[in-house]
Amino acid sequence: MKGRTLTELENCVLGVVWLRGPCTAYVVRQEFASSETPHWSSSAGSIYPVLERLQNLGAVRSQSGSWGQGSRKQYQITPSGLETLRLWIGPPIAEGAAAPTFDPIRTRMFFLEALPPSKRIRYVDEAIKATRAVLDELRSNLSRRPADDMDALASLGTVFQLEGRIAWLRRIRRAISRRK
Amino acid sequence: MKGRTLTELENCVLGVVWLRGPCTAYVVRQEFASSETPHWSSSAGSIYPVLERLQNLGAVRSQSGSWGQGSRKQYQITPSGLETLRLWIGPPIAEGAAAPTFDPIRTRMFFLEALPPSKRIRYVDEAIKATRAVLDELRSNLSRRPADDMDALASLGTVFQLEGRIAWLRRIRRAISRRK
DNA sequence: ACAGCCATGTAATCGGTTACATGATTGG
DNA sequence: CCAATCATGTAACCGATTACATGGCTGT
Repeated sequence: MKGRTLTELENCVLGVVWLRGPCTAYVVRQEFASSETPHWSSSAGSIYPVLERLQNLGAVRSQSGSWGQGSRKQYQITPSGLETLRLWIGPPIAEGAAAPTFDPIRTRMFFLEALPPSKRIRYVDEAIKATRAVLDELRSNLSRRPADDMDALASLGTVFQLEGRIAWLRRIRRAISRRK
Repeated sequence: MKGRTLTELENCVLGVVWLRGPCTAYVVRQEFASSETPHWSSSAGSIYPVLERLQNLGAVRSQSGSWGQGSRKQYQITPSGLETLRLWIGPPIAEGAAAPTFDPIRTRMFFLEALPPSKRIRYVDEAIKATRAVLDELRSNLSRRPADDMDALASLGTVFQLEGRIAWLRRIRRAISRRK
């Protein structure tokens, strides 16, 4: 497959086609909609154009299956698309992929002292509580799935991420309550 | 301050002006450039327009100090800007802020089995290695700073995040080497 | 038959970045 | 004085999202 390097989103869509294909664009959308992170939109405007581009680049191809009156494109990955996917995954690990990633709570934490002192601990406590709520839900979702397939193992990353955040928040809590 | 809600970037810039102000746009850029995450660009095109918008919205104001022949705008946060900043931080925690966040390595992990079996463990090992490299550097940077100011405490979040990632990767390593 | 959902697509917009342009300052 | 760097800005672009448009299918 010749052409430019794909974006993260494009590669991710390509991966979903590899995982679920042959499948329709709608199935890809559902996959994004059921993602644990809100990072990418699962809206039509996000997914359909990406699949079109992937097809133009030769990374996927489609055949129209009939569906009642209308018809639906079933996408599947091509050999060169698989090659592209493999190069994207690595090894080697992509430049910058190992760096710490954005976390809105961490971003806010830099400015915690902009809050009146009385609200600072409350903020940290609420952050812990909110994170734990998400974490509990993640865990209960995961427990209702086979534990050792790749999908579950990958999803587990979110659990570890949030556990890390909670440990960090607790440490902050200690530090600022001691300080005062 | 009336008007639309600010974006994450805008609020973050506002926070930096609160933290470092009165300061120039260039100082804000440096602050972004020294960030642990590559999430936002520190380029001129990213920062200058944001400050201009913040000023139009009344969240910051500027006065031109002289600098040699030319002049530089010194930005500082306004009372209503501080109000805006506080509302952004919370409490309450913003909707969705507690959710798991995007991680490029986790994204790739969903498609690990697209790699030939021989490369799977190698991929995980390299991910661990790359993450540990970043982690070591973060820790050494942090150790050269006062340990208990808010900036250091917030930065510590990146360390916990990467520790979480490594624990998760080790678990994956175990699972897939057992499976084979 | 009609309401509501499933499914596919497109156009306008938006937030942010890249690349470019400009001038002033500092160091050798 | 010249090169390198500091500092401020702008214009074009780009990836992705929102909002809209369309039509088929399904259940009552």
